[in-house]
Amino acid sequence: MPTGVAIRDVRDQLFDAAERVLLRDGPSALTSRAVTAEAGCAKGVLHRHFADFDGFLAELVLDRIARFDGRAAALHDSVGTGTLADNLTRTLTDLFGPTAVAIVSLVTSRDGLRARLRRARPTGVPILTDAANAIASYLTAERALGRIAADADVDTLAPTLIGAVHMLFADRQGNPPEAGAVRRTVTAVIAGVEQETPR
Amino acid sequence: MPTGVAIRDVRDQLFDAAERVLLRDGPSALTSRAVTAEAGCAKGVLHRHFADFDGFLAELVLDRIARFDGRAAALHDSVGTGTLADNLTRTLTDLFGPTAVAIVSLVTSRDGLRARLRRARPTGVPILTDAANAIASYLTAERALGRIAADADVDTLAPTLIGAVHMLFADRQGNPPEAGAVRRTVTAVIAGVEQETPR
DNA sequence: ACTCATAGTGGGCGCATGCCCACTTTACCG
DNA sequence: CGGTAAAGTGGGCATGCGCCCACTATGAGT
Repeated sequence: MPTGVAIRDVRDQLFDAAERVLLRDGPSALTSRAVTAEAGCAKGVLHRHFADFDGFLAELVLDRIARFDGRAAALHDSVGTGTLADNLTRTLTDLFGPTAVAIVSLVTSRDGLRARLRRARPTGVPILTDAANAIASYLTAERALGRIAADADVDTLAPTLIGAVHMLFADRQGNPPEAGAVRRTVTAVIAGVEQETPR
Repeated sequence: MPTGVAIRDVRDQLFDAAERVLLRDGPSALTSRAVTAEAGCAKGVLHRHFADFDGFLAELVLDRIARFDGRAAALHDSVGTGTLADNLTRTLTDLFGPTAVAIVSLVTSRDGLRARLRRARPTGVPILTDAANAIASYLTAERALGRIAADADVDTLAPTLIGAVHMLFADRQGNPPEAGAVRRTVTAVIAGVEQETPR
């Protein structure tokens, strides 16, 4: 029988198959049968490795969020370098790739999955909340350096950026928004707080 | 047989029943059987008055958007009066009521309905696009009065406000966001362009 | 080589959905 | 007041879903 590593492989194959279905056919086409067919295995496999389908989806989402969080955290490396608009535009454009957008729409459209995730992560749509936290933490660091106003409300600015940029990507179902739209949005939001670097 | 007025009544009753189901049980519980049961009539009625269920939902959405647009347009009456933050906060809080939020989540979660609406209104989620247009038009008027900077990018600011405020309301499933959150968001976004009224 | 726990397979059940349609009821019109 | 077209009713269909389960195939341990 396969070792634990092989079991991990099957799970990852199912996750990858689910992601392909999700990106190709949308959230409502992501059924247990579609996933196993895409993975090329029998439909019973899914039920052997996961308690139920929403449990499978919850693990898929959490798995993808882990990658997402890593890239969001990388924003910190750019604290104090370049311009805020550059750093934020680059990070937000990178974060809201097709998979992230598809995951958000999956979570918001499946009641059972939402309920399941709420037990693990009590507040908000996980992927958006995490992104907002990363942005807020970045802005706080920049504020400490005096690159944004000392009274800037970073806990409001961060979710604002996430909400605005997410809407830019959300309704185009795969197609990225017009070039420059993300930059214009970022620029508009931080215009009120950005300031010349002192001394 | 009923006159045209009576037919209108049945349709409106079905719309109201659908809205009740949507607000009480969420988008995924909004089935044709649930609507007719809530309206207290046989399930065949829906099929007599509408070609299919997605067609019914599309007309429901368009009907509710009509009310929504009326209230969004009222924002224009406050051009030049009060403060921008007051006017925008009041309007956005009013617009993102439970019904509007539920309609948006309905549209974004039903592929068939989305496709149907796209034929009538080609761009974006109708209700959000309309709101953004109303905000943009308001901001343009305020800019003409010199209450915001002449170089303010109102076509970016408006969708930004809509995206940010919508996210505030979207994930709480009925419960309004924390008091003051809308105002803080509005203030943060317009901080970059608001200016003292000249002369 | 034999055993047997484990992974994989796919038929099929119970349920819910949207839709069809034969039937009944209603109420206006000549 | 009787005829009739329209509105209303609900049984039932095909479909697709998640899930169960009897069955087969696999391969490590003795």
